[in-house]
Amino acid sequence: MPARSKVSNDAVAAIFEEMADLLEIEDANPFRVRAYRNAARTVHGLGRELAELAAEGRDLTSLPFIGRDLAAKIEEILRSGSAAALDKLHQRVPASLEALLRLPGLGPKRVQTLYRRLGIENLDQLEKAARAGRLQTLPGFGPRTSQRIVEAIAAARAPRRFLRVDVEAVARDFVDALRAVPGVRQVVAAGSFRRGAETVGDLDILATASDSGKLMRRFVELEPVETVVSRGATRATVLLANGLQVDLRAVEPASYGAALHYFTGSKAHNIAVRRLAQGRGLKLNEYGVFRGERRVAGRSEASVFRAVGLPFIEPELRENRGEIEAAHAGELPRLIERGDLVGDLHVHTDATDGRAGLEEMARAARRAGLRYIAITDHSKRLSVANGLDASRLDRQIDEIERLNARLRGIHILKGIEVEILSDGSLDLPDRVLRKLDLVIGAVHSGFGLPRDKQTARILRAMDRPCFTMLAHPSGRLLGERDAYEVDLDRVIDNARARGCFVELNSQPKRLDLSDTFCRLARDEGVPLCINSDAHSTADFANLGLGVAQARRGWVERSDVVNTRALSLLRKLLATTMA
DNA sequence: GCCGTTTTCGGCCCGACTGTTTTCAGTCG
Repeated sequence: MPARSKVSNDAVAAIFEEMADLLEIEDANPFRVRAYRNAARTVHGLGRELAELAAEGRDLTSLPFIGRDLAAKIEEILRSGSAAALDKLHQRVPASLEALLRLPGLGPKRVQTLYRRLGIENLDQLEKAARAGRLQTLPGFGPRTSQRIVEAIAAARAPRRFLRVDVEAVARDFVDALRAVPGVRQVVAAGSFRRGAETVGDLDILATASDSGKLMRRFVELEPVETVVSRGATRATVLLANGLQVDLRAVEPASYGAALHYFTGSKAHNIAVRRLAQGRGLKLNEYGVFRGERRVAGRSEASVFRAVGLPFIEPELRENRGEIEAAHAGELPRLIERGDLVGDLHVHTDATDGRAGLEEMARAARRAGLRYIAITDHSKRLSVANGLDASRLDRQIDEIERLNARLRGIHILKGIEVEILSDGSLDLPDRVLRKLDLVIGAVHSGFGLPRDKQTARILRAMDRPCFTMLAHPSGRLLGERDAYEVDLDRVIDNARARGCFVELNSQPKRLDLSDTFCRLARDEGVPLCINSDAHSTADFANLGLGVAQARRGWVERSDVVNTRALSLLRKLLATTMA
């Protein structure tokens, strides 16, 4: 086996993004800049490691947006960890200018002006110059811009992305409030939120109204609004107290579908669809699909897709990651829906760190529309959670059997979330684990192991005969903790070979697997399981978040084990536990 | 710098809003 390169896909993508930024500041050909950004997105969204593809001798130019030049640069980065072209750029443009480019209101032109005219290279120098009033000596920089820059620097020092679960609540409130405004017809949250993204940078809302000016006035006066950033006749932007930016756009009903498509994005998807329209002699913008001056579609999204020769593409797929090609080929997935889930195989009780008892959790699951759950409390090594030893687990097994005898409409499977110890052994012996219907393995310690050790640890645990499913495979906590270093590509490959399930954990901060690896697992034929990891009766509601994530990973009902009826699931478990 | 069922060259998405202008460049999505 060839030596594994330490250069990750994310590192390659970061280099391409940086090159795009610096080229932009240099005023390079904008299409060349875009080529680097396209390539970065391709690399970032790749399920498999470039290092492996290269080692297998795969032709990298077969990847979208990777041509001969960029394929060579990828090879160079994999070999050396950097690119000579980037080093050359650094000689002309300081890397620190990137931070300036990320400030809202500053684009490549202004960053270039700041650098050339005032020698400003970083946020500190920029802030000093702005406060000293020196920016206003530059063409195109007035007092307002200076003030904005000072504010933007402050905001940039505390960057925020918002959990999907939190934005859901905000979106609901705004949509309800705007629907109550007289003359308003449709109101819907679009943007990355509608695409099911796990975190959201800002919330886009689209509306149709008889008087859009009035709608905008009401919008900026709504209670959660802290600051009004801008307000025009058809568009307004506000900030909430927590820093979330909310944009509202209004269009006529005849444009609603085109605008919804446009503001749902992603940008890359929109560009690709617009090119299709061009190819048919049509013009596509947020107001509709036009042949010359005449609007030929736009009232509904379906009409827009139809006009460019495509079937409807679900919002979660719109990332230009192959959905357009799949649509052309009639091979779009039929995405899983929340209603397809009939069970939940990862549930805790107050025997460990849950907040409700067995029966209470079972009844809550039934109310959430589930027909079975697996109780999977922690094992003894996780002492902070009061993990179970063999004898407490025995008592829980007895309790579950008694409860199953009298509960109707919900069945409880016996399981455990067992600690995967640092050496890859499990926290309880096989003779104990064999009493259970399923065994979930999880990493809750030793996050800092180097990549090969972490990977070997998890692979070893999966090789235990009673191992059913790997929980929250990357260990990340959104906004708090990065994934541990692990080769998920190999983990998924091993799951396929071993017949293990891989979990998509639906906790708002976990949503672990990511969409990219969901898609890889699906492509490899590895069974996924969408679990709530519920610690309270309210947590079953989180299953919807997991389903949204799965949909972004092109996951269909048949890819997910807990869409199966209990009898079928039991058969599947019997083969994995054999 | 990528891409090609018209093309290996000549294309590459497009409109709203802001601030600084005095008719529009820059930025954003």
